[in-house]
Amino acid sequence: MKKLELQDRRKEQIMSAALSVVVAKGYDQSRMDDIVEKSQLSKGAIYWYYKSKEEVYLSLVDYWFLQYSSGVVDTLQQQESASDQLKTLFDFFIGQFDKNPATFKLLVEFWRLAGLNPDFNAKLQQIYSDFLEYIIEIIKVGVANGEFKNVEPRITALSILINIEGITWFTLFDKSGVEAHEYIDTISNFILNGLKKKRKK
Amino acid sequence: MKKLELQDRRKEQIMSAALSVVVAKGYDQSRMDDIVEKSQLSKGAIYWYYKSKEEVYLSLVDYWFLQYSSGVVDTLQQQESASDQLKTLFDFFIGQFDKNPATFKLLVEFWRLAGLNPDFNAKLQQIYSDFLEYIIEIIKVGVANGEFKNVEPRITALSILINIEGITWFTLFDKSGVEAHEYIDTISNFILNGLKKKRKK
DNA sequence: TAAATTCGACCGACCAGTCGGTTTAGTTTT
DNA sequence: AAAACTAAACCGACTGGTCGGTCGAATTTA
Repeated sequence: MKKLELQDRRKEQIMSAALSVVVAKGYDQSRMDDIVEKSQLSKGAIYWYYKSKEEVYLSLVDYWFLQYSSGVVDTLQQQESASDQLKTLFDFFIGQFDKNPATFKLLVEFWRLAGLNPDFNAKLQQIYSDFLEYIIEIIKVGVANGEFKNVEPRITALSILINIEGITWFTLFDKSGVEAHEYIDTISNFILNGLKKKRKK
Repeated sequence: MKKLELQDRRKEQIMSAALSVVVAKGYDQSRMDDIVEKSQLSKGAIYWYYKSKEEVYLSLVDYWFLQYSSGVVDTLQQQESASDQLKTLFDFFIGQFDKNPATFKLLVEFWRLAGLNPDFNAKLQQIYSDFLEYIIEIIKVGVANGEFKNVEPRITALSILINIEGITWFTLFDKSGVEAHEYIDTISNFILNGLKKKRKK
């Protein structure tokens, strides 16, 4: 349908504009007129598709998440062992960070919004719950097939999640003298070595 | 001096008001009039001590950091080994989190501000650089005295720092099904075990 | 088939309210 | 007599959202 294509294209225009605006100025300091300018649409058009500023940015969470993590599942399924899947998980997000650090910068804004606004909180909580369950499953498999020690899957999965999110750090703290991939290499080794059963010599 | 005492008390009033306001509403949505109300002072008084909203919140970073981390150094110096110091470091911040989660919630706001505003960025970068160097020293000692493997101190220290900051997570995502101290126990074990040289059996 | 009508998509001037910050005029504390 | 305030009116730049109106393609009517 031509009609749907147009609507999708418009929404894409608006989302992509909103994303660049919010990365540059943050939610509160981002103006609807900024989106008007960036999107090459009129204010009326924005309000034709979204009923408020909040709705624009709530939708942006979905849009962002799609950009941020679409493809993980496919990528991971190519891996054999659970530890390879976890390793690939870390690599995937480092790749995302290299490709587009702005995506991680948005994370901070969303975290904060989640701490302030129940609608954002609910949305992010849902996204992260799903993601967490997914990691939990990987770990459970690893434990079941004897690859991993008998760890508590939920806590371990959350540790992994938090360390992936920690990549955000590198969008802010550029004087640390450490590269994001060095950090991920180090911490993923700590975690993976802690998880894996030792081969007997 | 009585005079200085009064001024300090006033600033304390203002800082403590600003802190509670910004935790509840975030920087942009916090109003100077909110601080007026919470501090039980007049608007004139606020502007007597601080020349702008930004200056209030820039000072709040120092105030917050003092509350957040004063006492670490003393606490750590009671520990003998480097690994005990690191363990104590994790425990210290979990303690801070239990005592006052709001302090961690502020972190998110400051991170974000640092990503948007150069003044905040410089201030936080300084604080974290100092803190990072401090952890690096601990690790260097551990490596030098044979307690730790020959790891890269800076990267390892940053990993520790990021995981401490990860506690913030628990102020936002209460549905993870994991407690902050369980997370810290797990991740600090991963890191410490990864760091320590294995005793030969 | 030409005219009339409908309708989704869109425009942008405008308005009502907001909020840092200032000012003024006076009061209390040191 | 400074310094350290209070109370409250006020300024003006700014902003989310609205609303009357436009436009072009499709559909209906004459």
